[in-house]
This record gives sequence, C-alpha cells and structure tokens, in this order.
Amino acid sequence: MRSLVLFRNDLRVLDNPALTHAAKQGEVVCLFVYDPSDYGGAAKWWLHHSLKSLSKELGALHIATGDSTAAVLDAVATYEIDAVFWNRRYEPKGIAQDTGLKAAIKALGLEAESFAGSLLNEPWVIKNKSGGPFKVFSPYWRACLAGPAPAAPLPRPSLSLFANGATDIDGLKLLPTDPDWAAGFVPEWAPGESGAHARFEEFLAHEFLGYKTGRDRPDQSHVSRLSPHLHFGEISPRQIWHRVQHHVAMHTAAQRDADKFLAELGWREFSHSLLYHNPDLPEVNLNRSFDAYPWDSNAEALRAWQKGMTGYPLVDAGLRELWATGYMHNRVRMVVASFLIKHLRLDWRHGAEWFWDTLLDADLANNSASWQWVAGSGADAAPYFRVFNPTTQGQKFDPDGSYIRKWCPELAALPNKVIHAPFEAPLLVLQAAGVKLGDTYPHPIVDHKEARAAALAGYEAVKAQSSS
DNA sequence: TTTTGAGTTGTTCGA
DNA sequence: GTCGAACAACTCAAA
Repeated sequence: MRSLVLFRNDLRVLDNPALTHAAKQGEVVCLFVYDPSDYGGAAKWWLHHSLKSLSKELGALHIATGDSTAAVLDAVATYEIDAVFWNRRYEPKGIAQDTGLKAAIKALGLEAESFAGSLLNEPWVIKNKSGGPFKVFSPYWRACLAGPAPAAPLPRPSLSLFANGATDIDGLKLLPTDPDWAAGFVPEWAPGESGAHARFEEFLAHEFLGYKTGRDRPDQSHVSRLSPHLHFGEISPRQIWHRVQHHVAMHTAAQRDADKFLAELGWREFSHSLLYHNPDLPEVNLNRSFDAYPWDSNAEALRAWQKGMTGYPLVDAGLRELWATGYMHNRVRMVVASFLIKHLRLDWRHGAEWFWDTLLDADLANNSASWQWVAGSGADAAPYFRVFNPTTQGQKFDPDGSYIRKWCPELAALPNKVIHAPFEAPLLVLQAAGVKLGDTYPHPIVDHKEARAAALAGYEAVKAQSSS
C-alpha cells in the first residue's frame, strides 16, 4: 500500500492526522501543490522557509504547481498511489477544490479521506440550542469550553517515505529579489515546525505571565507571535491547548493569562466558523445594512495610511512595523484599522487587502472577520460610537513612547508628553527635537474631532438602512 | 412564544 | 485628576 499525503496549511510532522493515518497504511508520498493565489506577498516568504523546513523534517517533499486536482492525479498515476489523505480546509475555495478532488480520486476507484487537523472544533460541530451556528463570540466559546476537551496531539509518526523526484522549492521563486523587501523579516522570525515550538516555549517561559493585560502593550513582549506559525499549521491549536494546560498545572498564577490566551485561539476558531457558514465574508458586509455606508474614495489618503504617513504616531508606527517585519501588534492593528475605517472613512476591504498582502500571518478567516468586526458590519461588532482616539491609545498603551521611537525614529527626541501628538507640541519643543511638521514628519491628514464626527454621521445612513 | 440579559478591546463630557 | 454616565438600537442565545 502506498498513499499520498497532500500538504497545505498544515506544514508539520507532529499532530498531523493525515500524515499519521497514511504512515500506518504503508509507504507515504508527501506532496505540496503551490497555488500563488492562496498567499499574499509577505506570506510567500514565509511559505518558502516553511517548506524548506518541512522538507528537511520529512526527508522528502514533492512539489508541484498549477491546478491542484490535476497535480494530485498526475502524482497518483506517476507514483502508483492507492490512497490520498489530507487535512481539511475551511475557506470556500479550498472546500470546493477538495470536494472536486475527492470525487476525482474516488472515480478512479481509489481511497480518499480528509481529516480534522487545523481547528479545535470542526465549524459544523459547535451549534446553539436552535441547531444553528453561533453569531456571538461569548456563547460560542462557552459552548466550546463546555464540550469535550480537545483530543491529545498525535505523536511523531513512523514514516516510510517513498521519494522520487527532486524537492525544488527554490523553483517556486517565492523569495523577493530586487529589492529584497523581506530583509527585515529574517531576524524576527524562524518559520517552520521547530521554530514554532521554540517560539511557543520562549513565550511560555518568559512572556506568558501577565499576558492578560500585557497583551495590550505594543512596547512590551507579552504576545505569543504564533499567528504565522498557526496559519501555516506548523503548530496545531490542539498542541497549544494541551501545552497550556500543562503549563498552568505547574504555574497556577497564570490561570487568568491562560484563559485569555486560549480565548484568542477561540477567536481564531470563531472566525473560521464564521467564514465556513458565510463564504462571502471576505467580500460582503455580514450586516447588509452597512452596504449603505457612505465610504470615501481617496487614493492619496489610502497611500498615506499604507506608508505610515498619517501624522498620527501610533498609526504610523504600526503600519511601518507591518511593512518592515510582516507583523503588527494586535492592539495597534485595531487602532490602524479603526483609523482607516472611521477617520479616513475608507472601505474596510481596502484595509483587508493591504493586510492580506503585507502580513506574514495573513489568514482569510481571521482577516475578514476582524476587519468586519472593526467596521461594525461583522459578527459581535463594535458599537458604532467606538472610535479609537489614536493619541489616547498611544498614551495609554505606549506610555513611554518607546514603540513610537522604534518605528518613527524621526520623532525619537520628542518628550513623552507630546510624542503621541506632535501636532499639539509647542514649536520650540518640536525644534529642540529636530522635528519639522510637514517636512521631517507629516501634519495629521485629518483632524481627529472632525473625523470622528464624520464617521458617526456616516452611521446615520446605516441606521436608516437597517430600520427601513 | 415571549422575555430577558448580554454583547472583546472606547471616548467624551460634566460633576 | 478621577469617576460615572451617556453614547442606539439591535440581535442573539437561552430560559
């Protein structure tokens, strides 16, 4: 018996149900089929390194390109495969592809089976008492917690690999050249399964205690930075769940931090459930009355936002961190998203598109659900009057301005008192710090008070729509 | 069926 | 400076 395991965003050997199942049957051929439309620009860099790591870990990984079903059928014929196994995907395109693939394999009289490996719960399992999917996070997560605990992670399978054909990851040309905009990623990240576990252990050992409140501080390191590892499936939510339980058993003081941290896994689950039950989530307002929102159309403002040149230091610092490292702290993600949607009144889809292209952890479910959440059009949405004040947020969560100083070095010499609002600083203070507004750092592209009022006025149209 | 309580992450204003 | 209330109305989930 020889089976084929199709790898996608499950680039790991441990706790990999499809791989484990295949290993028990006999010889295994491992295949990855590259489809460029599955990845944003930054994520391609991660994919390159993660594939390298997986290939090394397995010993052999076949690479193909083009249509996924055609590539698999080709491999099935070439390597005389008896069965094909994979871990499930949950976004509409992946589901459609895999449904077609399963039918094609079975039509050949071969075995095809999919497994659950990327979520704690399959999206169709968690149901409210009416039998439908939850639309509010808290009851959703309560229902998850009330259910059976996630299964224990699977151990390393004993593999008998069938390898024939070179692993040509370089041939996919996933790395940027000329210019190498990913140079700043290298010191920040260690893509791959071992890198994921190393990061997780580092987090547990040094940063986990205090997560509950520290997670809001972009100037501190109380976040896990596991999001890209999770997106690519280098570590599974089940592994994280059980490792956290074990950690808390020995460090009981961290229980609150653990609850909060695991709830973040819950948001990931919830977002995937939302996308599964609403396949048009990436394109369409979940709450259709938001179709009436009077978005502005201002290419110049969008560009200033993307570049981190809005004149609001926290917003600019976040967007520059994103550009330089492929990542942005969660608290700052909310602030920059709120700024795009509410201060600039630009359609959330513009922001989602930029994040998709620049984030290493770009994930269709998380990205779509989160942008809609900030816009107010999504599930469990923020109340319309919640408009983040970028200055106040900076003073609250980066009180010493160290996050600003790191990413907006032209402001570094400003005193703490004004670093979050250079536009309010006395001219002498600006001069002393070598800051010239409109020259070394931009004037604010919108006035906070006016922008806030305009955003709230925009929601009048939504209200009118929803009551009609 | 009806009712009730709740709903990730905030800001502003006035006492 | 601190504190509490107001900021909408609606939908969801469960009793």
